[in-house]
Order: sequence, then C-alpha cells, then structure tokens
Amino acid sequence: MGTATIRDVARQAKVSLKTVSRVINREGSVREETRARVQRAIEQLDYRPDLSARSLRSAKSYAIGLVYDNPNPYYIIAMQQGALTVCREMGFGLQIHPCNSRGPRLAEELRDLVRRSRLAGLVLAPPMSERVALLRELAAYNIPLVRVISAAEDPRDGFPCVFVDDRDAAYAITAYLIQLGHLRIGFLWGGKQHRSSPERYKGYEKALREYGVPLDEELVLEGDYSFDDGFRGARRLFGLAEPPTAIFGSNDEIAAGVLAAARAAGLHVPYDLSVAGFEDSPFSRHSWPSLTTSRQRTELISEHAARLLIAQIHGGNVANEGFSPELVVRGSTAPPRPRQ
Amino acid sequence: MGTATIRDVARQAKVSLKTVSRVINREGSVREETRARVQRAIEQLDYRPDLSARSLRSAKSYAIGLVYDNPNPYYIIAMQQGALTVCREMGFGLQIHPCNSRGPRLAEELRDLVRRSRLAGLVLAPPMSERVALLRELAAYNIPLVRVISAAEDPRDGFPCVFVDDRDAAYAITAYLIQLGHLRIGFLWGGKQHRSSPERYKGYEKALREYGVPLDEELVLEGDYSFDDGFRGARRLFGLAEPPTAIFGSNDEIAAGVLAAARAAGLHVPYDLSVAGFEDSPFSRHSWPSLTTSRQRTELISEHAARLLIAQIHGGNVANEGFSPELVVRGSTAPPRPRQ
DNA sequence: TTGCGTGTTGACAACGTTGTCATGAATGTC
DNA sequence: GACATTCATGACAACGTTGTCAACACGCAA
Repeated sequence: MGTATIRDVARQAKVSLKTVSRVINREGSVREETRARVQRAIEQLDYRPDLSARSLRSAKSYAIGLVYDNPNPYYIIAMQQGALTVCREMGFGLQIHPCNSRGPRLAEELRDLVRRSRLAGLVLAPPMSERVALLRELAAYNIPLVRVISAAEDPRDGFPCVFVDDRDAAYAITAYLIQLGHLRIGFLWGGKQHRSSPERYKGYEKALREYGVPLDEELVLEGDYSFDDGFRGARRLFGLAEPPTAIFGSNDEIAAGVLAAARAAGLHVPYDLSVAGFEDSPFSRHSWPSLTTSRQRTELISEHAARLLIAQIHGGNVANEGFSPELVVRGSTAPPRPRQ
Repeated sequence: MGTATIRDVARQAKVSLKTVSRVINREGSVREETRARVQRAIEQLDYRPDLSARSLRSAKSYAIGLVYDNPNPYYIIAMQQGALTVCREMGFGLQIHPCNSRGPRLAEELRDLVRRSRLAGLVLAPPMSERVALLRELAAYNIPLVRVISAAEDPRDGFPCVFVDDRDAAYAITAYLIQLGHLRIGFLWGGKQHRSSPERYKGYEKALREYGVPLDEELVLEGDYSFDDGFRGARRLFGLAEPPTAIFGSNDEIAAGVLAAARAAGLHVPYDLSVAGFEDSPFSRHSWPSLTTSRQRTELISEHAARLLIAQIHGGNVANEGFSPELVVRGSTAPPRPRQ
C-alpha cells in the first residue's frame, strides 16, 4: 500500500498541497467546508505527516531532548514518562540523552545533539540543570532549555525552570521526627554535586532551629547518594558516645544502607532507631520496615518542564513553577525509647 | 555562525556535493587524496549530516525504536543504555516507546510509530517480544524487528532474536539450594504473561527431578512479579503443615516480599529460611540480608539486539544469539537448620 | 464604476541530503 | 592503436513538507 503523503491527500480532497498543510497545522484561513473535506481525506488515507520532512523544511523542529545523568532509574523513568506524555500530546518527538555530568565538553556535546537531531530545546535534569556555566554556554548557543532544579523558591535568574522544594520537604521530615520526641537526629548528606543535598540539609537545620533542638555537628556526616555511604555513616553514628535515636538519610538508598547497618548492629527499627529516607522509591515501600520518606511527583514535574519548554519554543512567555514534595509516613519511624 | 551543510563542505573542499556524500557514507570510488581533503573540510567546519534530510531523501532511516512495557526501571534503563551505545556507535537515533502490552491495537500503534518517526526497525522487549500474533502482524507490515525473549534455545522460527536462558539460570539456583541441603523448596511464580515465568519454573522442576527431590505441588504458588505476591505467597507457605526451608522467588521483587514476610513471621533469614531471587536488581544487593539471585547482563543483551537489528537492516544475514544468566550467591541462603 | 480590504486558495521554491545517470580519465586487452 | 572496462567525479532530480507570494472572489465604501 505504501504510505500516504500530503500529495495523496490533496488529490483525494481536490485541493492544493498547501491547503492540506494549512489544515494539518491549524492555520486560519481555510473554509470550514474545505477543512472538513481535507479531514475526511486524511482519515480515509490514514495520513500522518512525516516528521523528517517537516522539520527539514521548517526551521522549527518537532522534537525535544531530555538530558540526564542520574543513577536512579526510578527517577529517570518517571522523567521520561512525563516528558513523553506531553510530547505525544503535542505531536513532538523525544530524544533521550544520558550523559556524563562531569564530561569535559558537555556544552559542545549537547549543542551537537541539538543540531544533529534538530531538537527544539532541552529539558535538563539535575545535576546538569544546576551548573550555571553550562546553562550560560547553552544559552550562548541559543538552545532553549528548561531546568528541573532543587530550590526553595523561583530563582528568577532568567533560565526557565521547574523547582522542587527539597528544603521544605526535609524540614517536614525533620519536624516530624522532632514531634515524635527525637532530640538527637543524625543527618547523612547526599552528593555535593547535587544542589538538592545542601537544600535538604538546610531544611534539616531549619527544623532543628525552629524547634529549639541543638545542632550537634557530630551527627552530621557527608557522603554520597549511595547505599554504602548510608551503611558506613550509620555505623559511625552508632559508635558515638551518645548515638542518635533517629537518622535522616538524604535519599532512600542512604536510608536503606542505614537499615542494613542497624540490622547488622542488632538494632531494632523503629524501636531502637527511627530511620527516614527521601524520594519514595519502590525500595522505601518494600524494605522492612517500610521507610518514612518524602514523595515528589516526578512524572508531573517532568510533564510540567516539557510543557514549559514547548510553550517557550512557541514563543509564549511562561512562568516558572514550584512543586513541594509531601511527607510519607511509614513503619521506620516511631517515638524514641524512653531513656533508661 | 549557523550550521554547516554538505554544500559548505563541498565548496571548501572544492568538490561536488555528491563526492562529500560519498565520503560521509564510506562509499567506494573516492580517491584517497580527495577523501582526505573532504575529511579536512568536514572537521574544519565541524559538519554533521542532518538526520532529517538524510532519512527524508534515502528511503533508509537512521533510527530504531525500543519498545517495552515492563514495570522494572532497572531493566528498562539497562535496555536503553545498551541500545544507545550501539546507536551512537552506528550513527543511529533511538526512539523509546513504552506501551501497553495488552493494548488492543498494538500492531497498528507500532506501525504508526515506525512510519511517523521513520524507524528502520524495532527492538522488542518482553512481553511484546513473545506475542507471536503481534510479531506476525508487524512482519506483515514489513517492519524489521529483533526480539529479546526467554528461551532455552534458538527458536528458529524466522523471527530474529536474542534469547536468555532463564530455565538454565533457574536450574542453577535450585540446584544450588539442593546442594546446600534443602529438600523442601518453595517456588513463587511470576506473571503468566511473561514467557520467562514458565521457563523459570521449568528450570526449578528440572533441578528437582535431576537431583531426585520430590516435587510437592503444595510448595508451588502462582502470582505476579510483585512484592505483594511474594509477601502473600510466603505467608501461605509458612502456614503449611510442613513448610519449606527455602523459597525461590521468580524475581527479586517477589523475593523482597518473601524477606518482609519472613521478618513479619519472626523467621531469621538465612538460618530459619533461605531465600533466592532472580535478576540482580539493586534491591537484591541492598536488602538485608542481600539476596542470592541470578544476574543477566541486560545491557549487553540489549546491545546485541540493537546490533542484530541494524545488521538485518543493512541486509546482513545474522545469527541469533543466546545469553545465560549467572548465579550470584549472597547472604540470603544457607544450609537448612538441622531437624529437631 | 473604481478601489480597497479581507478571506481563501494555489504555484512554486526551498530545506539538506542521496539516488540515478552521465561524463571524462585512466587502465587493461587484443 | 582501437576498444572495452573500470574508476572518479559531477549535474540534476527527488524525498515530503512548509514559507513566500500572488491570484482570485467577494463585499463594501467612495
């Protein structure tokens, strides 16, 4: 049968190529009757416009890129899903681009990606989204972009973004632990290359301050967003003269490491130790006990970022938008044991 | 600066468009000296061929699709990564396409995808890869495809594939448990829509048979590839008059559910109960205790599938290929407690 | 009647690339 | 030396679409 082209549609509807093009692109100036005739022909022939031809001819392109370097598959899949939803809705293509955030020529790499695949713009996930130098370079290449970043408020720095209030979410978790009665709460940092790490720490700090709980630097350990650092960090905290009664891991993987270390040390979670994570990964639901954590609607965030990007490409003047993760209480937290 | 086109390269190298095209596509019949001159011009101008124009003009396309409907993000990310590696190497684009494997008009959906995005072919992940009716429809649409399937041997049914020997891997796990001394080994099925499920069961069965361990149907429960079914299944097994001393969950999620159920029942893994999973997901490394499981090199498998597909598109006559997962022994398995 | 604005339509070129075919030069064969 | 064969190269059309511009029909005011 072959594939129907705009030419076949035009012939069938007895109009010119251009008129069909107008109908497809919802341009004005087509009589209702003509439009209907063309529509019928399109359906009869099951015609679909050819993306290559389209983006070749119009300087515009009909695809965006999703750029990430994040070892967390749940996060990435959710980001992809959100972006895809919007792309399908808007008739766009999506080009995924995992990359190395520490790569030496990242800006050039992304420029080449945009050129080669004729992308209309990029959605940047953390940590690329937080490297201002990179953003500036991309802006110099005239590449439209939308960032997903961790921030307590709209940065208003000219780069459009969707911002996630990690600080507030970490505040909520810490406040919850304090309300349970915990006064010594350990904090395990995530990787410094992610802006979410200091944000989460700030939330922790703020809650302690506001509730008048002293901040003991002994209880705060640096590390990475990894199981192993959670395990190691927890072991160090257990060895303190006055160990914490609760540990807040900066993400679920860290918290999983804490759970494992607690098991190894013979501590019973949550009775001997409360543990909280961050991210609401499936792990947090399936661990034992299941983890108290913070849920961000990654898919929605990504949808929003894609929408923002496409609106920007269409020349719209669109506002940034913020999301606040919500506290999810599960079985890994409880009031501390009464002092003996 | 704008983007350099083949025309600019031709001017700079003082040759015709066609000659540049020949150099790019590694066609024969270009003098070494000319080729070098063109290459230099390409590098000076940092020229990259435009994918849209290319695929518009040549009937050939320079992108393949990856089709999946699998709730396991680790698996999907690995599949994507493998396919991307090959695509970058070969100068192809990759279109990801998550879809609903039970959708009513899947074949049409995929045909439209291929047409719209001008895909040269598809890599199908399970369970789409196992639905023969779908394969036939796609073949009728002349869509080149490569499947990733679960099979003990090359099916030789005309549809190219990469096959993973789940049966053998399940055999290895079961045999290992038997060698530890287990005689009552529970088996929790995965979802029936995945061909890997019966394959894994067959491996379990075969090991019991070969080692002369009686197969007790009471110990075999159906379910899905989910944490909850693992939890429920384990609870039922614990309630038997003569409960199992080991449980083999058809994947790591099921095994995670078993771990949780064991915790809830006060059973100490691995001393009171051995647990084995399948897949080597990060969960299996981070659970407590970490899970004995089976590792498949998903990224390699996907790479191979993509290579097979591209070779097929190029008209090569390529052989199917098999992969065997390998046994990974961790802390969740041990010899059974001596009978009291 | 003329002139003008508006709404609808089509002819044609162009996007950047590759396929087809033609051309001329170099080489081999008798 | 004549002719066939191969090699290297280029001119040109074509892929399917959209942008530009012109043309036409219509209604309305002068």
